[in-house]
Amino acid sequence: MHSHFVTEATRVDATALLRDTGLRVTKPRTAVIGALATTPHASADDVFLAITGELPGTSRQAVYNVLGDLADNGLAQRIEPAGSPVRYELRVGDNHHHIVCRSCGAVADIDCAVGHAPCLTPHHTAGFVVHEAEVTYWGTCVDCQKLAHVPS
Amino acid sequence: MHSHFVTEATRVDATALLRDTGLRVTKPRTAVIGALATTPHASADDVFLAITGELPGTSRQAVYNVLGDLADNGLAQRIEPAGSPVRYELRVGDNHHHIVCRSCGAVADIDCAVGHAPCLTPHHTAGFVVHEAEVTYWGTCVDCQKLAHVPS
DNA sequence: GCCTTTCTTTTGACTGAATCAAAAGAACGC
DNA sequence: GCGTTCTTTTGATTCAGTCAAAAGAAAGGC
Repeated sequence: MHSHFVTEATRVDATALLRDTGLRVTKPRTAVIGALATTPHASADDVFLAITGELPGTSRQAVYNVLGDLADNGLAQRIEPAGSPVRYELRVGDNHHHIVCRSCGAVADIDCAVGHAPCLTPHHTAGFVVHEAEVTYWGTCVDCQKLAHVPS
Repeated sequence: MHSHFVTEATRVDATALLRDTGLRVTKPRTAVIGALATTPHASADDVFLAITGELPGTSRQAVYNVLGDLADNGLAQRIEPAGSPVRYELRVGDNHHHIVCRSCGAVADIDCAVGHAPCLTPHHTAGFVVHEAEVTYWGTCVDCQKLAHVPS
């Protein structure tokens, strides 16, 4: 079946990624990477729920550990929109942004066409050394738009 | 004394603000507004500590209530940088941004010279209706720069 | 000025998300 | 295969914030 190949490919990928980074290849780690590959912007709990089928008995703490390790080693990126638990995605280093739904917290990617917007290199920085500029869009997702049009 | 006049002015200001918004004028509310006036970007706990001198016996819950009421009525703005508790400021509706210190979490204001940066009106929005674009800068504050230059 | 209604505040229990620490278990290198 | 080192499990703990009920204070009417 097709999904088998996808899973296999993801697993091999995960193994290579981990090994190249110097992290040991373990079942929780490949499972978490697999979960993030199929569900971007997942929270620790989302990941935990996603892998309990494949790898029952995995602890929540392991998921927190793995996600932290992935993020600390540049394999995953932390997304922390206001009011949400921390979310993770495998897309790293490509300077894309996120749009977050005010109603349900759903997150989607937004590719930034402009390399550097003028607004993103401020002049008065209060003495700070600026490392990074982060853009977050807030709005309403498709599902919540529909819900708003059909009031109970 | 001069500080008396400042305090008085702030108090009167707070009273007018609250009354105009239809909120009852209470001691916790004027005290919280005063604290935010002198300490922008304060967390609920910062505010609580700031007003215990002036108004001992005030509960943490009251501070949460007041800050929530102020934010919900447009008198204050919530700031929620990743990894920080929620912070509040009285500056509202002037579209300025924030720079956050990666080491200590300090927050400073950054005025946005450009009204609308090109990057801030994305084209592919994944079906979302976009309401708002938020820019957060990440860097190192003056104090943490000094600390980095004097390693123990 | 007092009384009533309604809004605020207090008190204290409780939740969700995440972290800490120690012991048990699994990967990797030889 | 063996031993070292890194991971995972287990379970307690923290932090920030919310919930709910009872007590208290503001604003409006008389």
